[in-house]
Amino acid sequence: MTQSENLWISAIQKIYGSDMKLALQATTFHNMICLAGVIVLLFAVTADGRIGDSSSESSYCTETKECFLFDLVCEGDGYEVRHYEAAKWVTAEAESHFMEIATSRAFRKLFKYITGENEAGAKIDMTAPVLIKVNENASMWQSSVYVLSFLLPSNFQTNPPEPTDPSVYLTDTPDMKVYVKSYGGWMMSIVSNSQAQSLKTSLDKVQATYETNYYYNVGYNSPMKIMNRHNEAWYIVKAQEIKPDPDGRAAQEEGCPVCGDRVSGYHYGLLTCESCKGFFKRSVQNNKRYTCADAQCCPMDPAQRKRCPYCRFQKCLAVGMKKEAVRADRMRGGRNKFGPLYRRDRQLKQQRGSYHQINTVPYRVKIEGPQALVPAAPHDFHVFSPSPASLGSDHYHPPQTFHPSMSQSEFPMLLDCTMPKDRTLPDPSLPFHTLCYPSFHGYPSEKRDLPFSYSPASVTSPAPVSPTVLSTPAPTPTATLTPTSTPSSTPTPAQNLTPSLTPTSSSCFLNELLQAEPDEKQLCTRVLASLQREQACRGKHDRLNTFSIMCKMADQTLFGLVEWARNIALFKELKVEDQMVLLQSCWSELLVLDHLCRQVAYGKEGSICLITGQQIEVSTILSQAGATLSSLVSRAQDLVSKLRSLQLDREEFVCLKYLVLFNPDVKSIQDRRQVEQTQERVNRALMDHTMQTHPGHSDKFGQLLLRLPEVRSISLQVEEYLYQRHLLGDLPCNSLLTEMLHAKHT
DNA sequence: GTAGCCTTGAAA
DNA sequence: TTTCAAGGCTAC
Repeated sequence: MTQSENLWISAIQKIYGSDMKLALQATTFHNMICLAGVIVLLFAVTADGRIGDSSSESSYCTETKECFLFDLVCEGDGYEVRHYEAAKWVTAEAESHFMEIATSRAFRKLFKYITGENEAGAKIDMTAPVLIKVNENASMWQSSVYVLSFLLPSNFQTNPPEPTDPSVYLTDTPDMKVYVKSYGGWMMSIVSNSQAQSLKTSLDKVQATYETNYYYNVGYNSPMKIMNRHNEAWYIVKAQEIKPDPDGRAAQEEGCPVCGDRVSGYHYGLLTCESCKGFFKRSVQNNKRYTCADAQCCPMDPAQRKRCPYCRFQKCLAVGMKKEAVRADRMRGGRNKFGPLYRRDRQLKQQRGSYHQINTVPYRVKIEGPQALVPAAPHDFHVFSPSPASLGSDHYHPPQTFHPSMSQSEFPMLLDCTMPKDRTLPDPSLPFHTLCYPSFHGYPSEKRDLPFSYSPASVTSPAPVSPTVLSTPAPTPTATLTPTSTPSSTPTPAQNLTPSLTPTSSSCFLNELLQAEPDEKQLCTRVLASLQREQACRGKHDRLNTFSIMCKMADQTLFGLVEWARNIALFKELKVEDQMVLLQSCWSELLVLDHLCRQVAYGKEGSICLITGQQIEVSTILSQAGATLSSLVSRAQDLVSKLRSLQLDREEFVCLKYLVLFNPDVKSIQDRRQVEQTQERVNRALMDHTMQTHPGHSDKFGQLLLRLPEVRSISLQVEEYLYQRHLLGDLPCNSLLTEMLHAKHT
């Protein structure tokens, strides 16, 4: 280290004291310089935001007249530090499971604002970047609020017109420093999330302090731009620990999430009142089974909570009370495994409490000297045009890409998502008998679409519309599934083979598994509604093409499968990381299995039954499809025949689904043992069940298991095919399907 | 069955 | 030693 470097270190230590010394020793000199830059900038006098000529400062902000300009403080290993001056933005937020969907909704609102839907009727130029604030805990498995912000151009920074839409509001960012990681390509949630994680890792390495409960996805390009796209992940530099709510009282004043009564502490996973704690405990300990006399949506408040225990218990589960926190051995005292969870939750609530406090004071605080190492403002957006939607301290902002010249109708539904117009089908009168099955589409080289018309009439009238699999009695004469079997009292070979599980306990276990089965009618309704919504958005002359319809169906089915998995008690017990890894590994197998079982239950000979109940002739598909699609359909139909001859029933189908989901061979599973145990339990239950229902067919269990590798093989082919279509831009990018494909290919 | 208060005991 | 989230007790 040179003498000048030592001087730098010495200067920084003088400012930060001995604690900093330790931190500095752990970093490289380069990072120290970076830290020093941040510190120096903390003392800078705040000024109005610099928004200016886009070509002047960065090579990637080229699509808008003006950009948010910054000073590069320094560059670290895997990140850079920038200084941005305070600026004003217009903001809207939306909630969804998908960042793409939420930002698309918010984007439309903001677009209206800049195209004249404001009190001055002013047309406002688009600028860059667009920010999307993302809750650090947001994941595709949970709905989350995303907050989208457009930077106001320089001529509207001083007096921006008030929005006329109450859900759109003006915000400002303080003078701030940010840690930035740049990346190219399309801003998909999985990609942006992994980039943010990578930035976080780099920052943690150098012990940087930054806001930990949210980050920003930052976009610079319109969806029209194909090459040299530029995106960023931002974490906001934190200058000082925010003083926590001294006794956490604010958090407890929020009220019980079940009934709104006064919270008495953490009970079974979250802050609840004393009465809901007791109610939950009694319900679980006594294994209560309630029913609702009404429509299962009874009001839940302190006065009415006693009226419907069913709805109360459902609410308890819905808000996250954990059955597993009720002790089976009834041991008193001590702590449980949720201690860390409670601590984290407390920290989050305290932070939110302090944000709220800070957000109520004027944001621009002049810093007088080194001891006043107070952030010039909270590192968050301030609402200066009050909006009820924005007042919560837990709202998160995110960005989206856009283009100033784009009309609203041209806006993609989602980030960077385009659908080739030549693939739409103009003739709505064509019958749907030529439709091909969604998951098993033609090869990239056979890109032509098969004619299909979608309209409410066409999906409500044909075929059995009580579509899906085995949860309801088979609606057609072709259904081959046997009714739910009752355990036989006759001793079977299985009993000799299963010292750990009696047939009774197996059937109890199977019943539990069956109870978690999704409501297929709901799924069908959801698929239809989704298709209708999509078509309504497009209008008469822009009909959904076949492939889009099929993707939509597959996507909604997949969504239902993910929901199913997430509601399984044994699955919920796994770590979230394991849950994600398992689902990412088996989603296509679950889709294929779902399809196969629908065919066994409802498919007519020589036809394929869709989730909407429509029957499509296999011969029609084969005559119009290319090699890959034909091969996939044929393979699937062969497997359907095998399953039919095995007389697959509902219990066996559920077991197969579990065996596919709880796969201990998936790499990077943390709690492999738990997955193995579940798999063993299901195997045992399946064996017992087949022995009891088919005592004369001793090999049924083995035959069923042998079908799983075939399911696997077909699913891999499906994935490969879908990915090829995705690369060609054929797959809608706002789908869980696409997310899953990406997860496997990144 | 409900719900407010009490007792317990492992973790912090 | 203190904390606090479990289960227990009991009047209603």
